[in-house]
Amino acid sequence: MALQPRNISDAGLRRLAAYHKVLQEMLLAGTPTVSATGIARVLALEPSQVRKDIEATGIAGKPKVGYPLAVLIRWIEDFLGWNNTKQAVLAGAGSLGSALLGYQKFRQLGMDIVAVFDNDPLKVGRTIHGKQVFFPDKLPSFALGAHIHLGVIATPASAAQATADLMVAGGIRALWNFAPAHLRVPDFVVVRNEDLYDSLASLTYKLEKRMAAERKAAAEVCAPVESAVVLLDACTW
Amino acid sequence: MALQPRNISDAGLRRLAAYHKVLQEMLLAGTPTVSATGIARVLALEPSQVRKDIEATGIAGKPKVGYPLAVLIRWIEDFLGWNNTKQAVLAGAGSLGSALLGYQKFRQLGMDIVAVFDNDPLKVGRTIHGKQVFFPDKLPSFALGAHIHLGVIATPASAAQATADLMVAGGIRALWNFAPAHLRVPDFVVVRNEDLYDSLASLTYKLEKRMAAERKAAAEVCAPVESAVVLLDACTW
DNA sequence: ACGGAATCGAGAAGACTTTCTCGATAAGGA
DNA sequence: TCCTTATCGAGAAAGTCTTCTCGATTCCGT
Repeated sequence: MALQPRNISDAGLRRLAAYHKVLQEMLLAGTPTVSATGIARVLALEPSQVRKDIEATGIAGKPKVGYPLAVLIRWIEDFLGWNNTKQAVLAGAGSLGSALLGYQKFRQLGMDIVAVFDNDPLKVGRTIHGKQVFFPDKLPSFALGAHIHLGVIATPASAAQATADLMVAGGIRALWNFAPAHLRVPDFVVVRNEDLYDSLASLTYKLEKRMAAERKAAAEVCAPVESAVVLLDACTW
Repeated sequence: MALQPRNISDAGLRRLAAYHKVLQEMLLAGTPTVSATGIARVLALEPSQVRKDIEATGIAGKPKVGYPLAVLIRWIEDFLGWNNTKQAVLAGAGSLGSALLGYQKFRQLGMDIVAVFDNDPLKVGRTIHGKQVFFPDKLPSFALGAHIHLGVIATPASAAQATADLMVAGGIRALWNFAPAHLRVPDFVVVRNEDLYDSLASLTYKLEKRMAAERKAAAEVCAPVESAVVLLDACTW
């Protein structure tokens, strides 16, 4: 035992979730134990990093053997709060909101969306994936009454701040924000932004850089035309 | 001028995208220039961090004034590759894939999804948001023929690796992966994972920690019952 | 024209993350 | 039983990212 709980970074938390996925596959395969080295190999990470992340959960492994698989899975779930399911409200019943409602696996991962709010009168009163849609002005009292502390925002950017305000007023303490907007909330509210436009930025940047590097490499091969005809077939464009 | 281009972190790239959003709002408001301080205030960041990020793009500002707004916007777009639109293919025409197809703004942000692939015979041949759906086996030749280098994976996890393989075979160099699976791809392929389960991990962890801290704080106030009746109204639960 | 205030640019310092290294420990085979 | 091998745990080192600091620059009001 021992292992004082350490601080863990955001990246570390995401890696733990990835480990959890890998471990469940291994469980199905019937492996009884797993080593940090084994997990690292699957995910192409450093074994010492996996060990550090697992250390953060407080579980202890055995030299030469590793960690007992079932126990480690359970430990990670407890650590991430997945065994203590939290009810959640969803704002925005558009295509993204509907898609999120369809993710039944969320419930196993600690989140259960119990109600949906949208200000489109055509949607209010209807049922999406088994959840009823309400007007947003009902949100605060509903959340307060049901002691809900988790809110998912899948509205257009223009409605995101107002929605966040409603949620905070309803006692929500954690926001999962899919709208491309920066939310201003009190310090005691946790926000996780899932802005696709921001994510796209790093991808387009890296792709552009990669392609530029490739073009440059190709040019370096083809530029000295005087040098060789044998290289021509490397430049088929 | 001057300003040698520096390395920028992934987080920095995401912040640049956030700045871009803020700047466009300011442009609509008619502001001619903007300072790093001003951006930082809106997004609750450190001014020096904003300055460092902007430095990375290579644009130079003027003391006491800041940066010319229109130029800075354009500079960020160029830096992120948003003015050089890249065609993309999408795999998976489920609810998430359809939602992604509906994001018309992607085109302004450097990505244009031109074709959809799904192995559901009921979907193949149909049109979603104006894009035709094809069988996945057509993907490699299509991508090669159209010189497409960007692929979006919105399939179930079980199909993600096979889809990635098809895309790599089709010359794709950057993958935006929404499936909860770890993809094994060659080194020259850039992958950006958008795994919602991983994201949820950090949120549930933080929420749980926050709520535990609140319970503890409440307990500390209420526990020494012998001490005071005046504190009772602080414990209204 | 001058002084004060705001801002930039860039290096230094600090904080945080990841990787390295090594002693200790447990399993399995000779 | 002993030796080899794989692994853990944890501190040290290296690396990366963020924040601090300060001189230089520019604007604006007097």
